[in-house]
Amino acid sequence: MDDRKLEVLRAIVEDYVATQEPVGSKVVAQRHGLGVSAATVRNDMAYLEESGYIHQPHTSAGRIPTDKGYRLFVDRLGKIKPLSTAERRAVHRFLAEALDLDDVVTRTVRLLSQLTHQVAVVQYPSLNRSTVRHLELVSLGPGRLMLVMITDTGRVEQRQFELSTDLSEDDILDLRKLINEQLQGKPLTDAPGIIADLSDLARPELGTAVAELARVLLETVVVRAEDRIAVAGAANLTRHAAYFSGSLRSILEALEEEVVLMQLLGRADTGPLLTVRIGDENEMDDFRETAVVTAGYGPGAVVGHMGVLGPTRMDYPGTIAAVRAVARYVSEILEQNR
Amino acid sequence: MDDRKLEVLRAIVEDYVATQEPVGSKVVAQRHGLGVSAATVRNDMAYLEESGYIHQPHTSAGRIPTDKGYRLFVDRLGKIKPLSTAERRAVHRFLAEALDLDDVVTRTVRLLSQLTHQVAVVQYPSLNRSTVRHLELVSLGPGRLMLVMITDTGRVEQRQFELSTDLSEDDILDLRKLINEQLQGKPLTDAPGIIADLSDLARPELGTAVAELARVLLETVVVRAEDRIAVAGAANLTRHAAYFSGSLRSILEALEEEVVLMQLLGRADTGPLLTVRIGDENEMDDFRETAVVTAGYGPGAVVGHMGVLGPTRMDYPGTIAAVRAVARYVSEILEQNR
DNA sequence: GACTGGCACTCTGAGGCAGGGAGTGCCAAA
DNA sequence: TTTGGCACTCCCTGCCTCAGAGTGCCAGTC
Repeated sequence: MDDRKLEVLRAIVEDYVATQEPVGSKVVAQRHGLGVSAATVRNDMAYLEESGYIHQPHTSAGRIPTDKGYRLFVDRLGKIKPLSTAERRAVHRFLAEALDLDDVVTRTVRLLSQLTHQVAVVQYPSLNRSTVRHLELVSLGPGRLMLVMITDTGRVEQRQFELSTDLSEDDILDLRKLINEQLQGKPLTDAPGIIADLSDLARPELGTAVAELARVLLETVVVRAEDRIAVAGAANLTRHAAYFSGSLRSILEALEEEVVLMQLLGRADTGPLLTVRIGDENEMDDFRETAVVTAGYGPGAVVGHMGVLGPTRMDYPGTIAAVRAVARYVSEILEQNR
Repeated sequence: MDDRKLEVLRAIVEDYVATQEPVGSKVVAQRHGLGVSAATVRNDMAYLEESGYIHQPHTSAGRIPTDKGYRLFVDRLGKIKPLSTAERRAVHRFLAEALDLDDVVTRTVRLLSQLTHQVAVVQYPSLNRSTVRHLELVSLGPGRLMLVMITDTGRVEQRQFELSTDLSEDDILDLRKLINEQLQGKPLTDAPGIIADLSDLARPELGTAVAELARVLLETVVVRAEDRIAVAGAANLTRHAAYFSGSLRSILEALEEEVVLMQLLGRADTGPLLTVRIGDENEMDDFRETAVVTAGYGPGAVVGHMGVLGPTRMDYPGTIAAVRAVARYVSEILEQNR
């Protein structure tokens, strides 16, 4: 394909994203300094349409990029515009103030949505990719205990439960020592196996207590490990209410479903690299009209993903720059806190 | 005011809520068994309009209730329809499965939004009305500690921090004992004063550590006591997109602001009773077109509020019944867990 | 005095129609 | 290969009309 044809496609994408209206040949020829006439542009447009990069809502309208068109734009045409220094500084300042992991996540998600004027989604560091830093058993009264688990990413899970037998302070300390010895430093994915063997290692008279504790541990580690996700900026969707026609509702509904969001943030196997999924590339029906820009983050290895969701007609270069910058900086923070 | 006029108002409210369209005299006369002609209804309508209970979008349209009309309806006309036994059973089953406080709140907010098909808002038990049940200090490594606070309502706050000096295990146990002795059973509102006096009570060589711990405690108790709030069902707002005209966006934005939500759930002084705020009765501009139904909940005393938000043309009897039932049941659960 | 049927009036919303405008495809010429 | 010109298509807007819904008011009835 011709260089100029690519330029025409870029012009169409940029203009359409800016104006939200179909782009005609005249505008492309005049405003984008191609140095050719509108008629020439029309020929190129005919070719681009033939090849499936753009399409016409109706005969006498301008052109709109297709998903395939955006894809080409993202892959080959968009020049990433780095954040302004002011923005960069604001990001740093805002995130540096975070007190702990919860705070980092909350701030990150707000920041992303404000920076991009879209919906932002941030996954808490996944338990499946964390290791146990510390386990704590706290006695809350006769027969009532609290289990606290802290991971190397700073995530804290806690759970209260009842024991059928009443344990002495010393017994509790014993148990605490036991589970820490067995689990500390271990990846959470190995935990279920270790937990299953716990009863063999404890003093026999603690048998039932250990069994009950094991069940709670397992629930905490596996059942509740469903990954938590924070969302912000849902209101930004209304700016595109016309575009989303009827699907606005189902998108909002989907944004309240952890499972859907997890799927959206991407298959777990993607690395720290930035991913853009446009329109039909999203497998879920509700997101056929949206684009999702995601990036992994984490200290060294990826422990979670974050991303931004918007209409396919979004400012890709700007969004990509924002997501990348924020993901990098959050990774740095986690590195420092390790 | 005439009994029949009140019946006419009730008919208009019920019909308008059901059909979302202005209600004419003919429909009122025929469908609501008043036993009078449309002309008579028209006279009553003229009176109701004169008095400000209903109004006409334009000359040749039917009538719509005003905020004042809804208010009268809620105060004197609406017959609360209790939940069906099936619904009641579903509420109990769903909430009984909750594992801990977080789970109770999450489930409650989902339940409310599903039951009412509106936006639901639930405040976590307010720290300001809780007492300290237990404080725990956990050593996470040299100089690094975690503070965990558990309140009588089951709420758990946790915070990691660094100490400039490195403490021995025994020192930590001492500190833990100290803060528990001083704070256990005390209402959190008294905590700041007690914390200020902590340094006088500790061994002198722990001086700086205590000071640092006191600062963290204070932050946890006061600064972070901003009350947490859970929201669900925002998607339901889109069903009324036409009604909310332009304000949908600002409502969605407001729903992400803790401060606004707190204000919405009501001045802290309201008791366990149910409150309905309609249209202009909400002091915030963004909510001039919405109605809010809230109730306090808690074991004995009120520790928090929950509520439902929707367009002023909502099914008040149904919503009121749902909020009341859920609030009562959540209170029971908290009572049991105390 | 309260209610009712009748009637003229008002306003909305849908449907049909014409005209301007934007944009295209194609063709012949440079 | 590019370009100017031209006929064509389709949308959008404004305008008009008309049916329908609902009202207010009046005069008559119980």
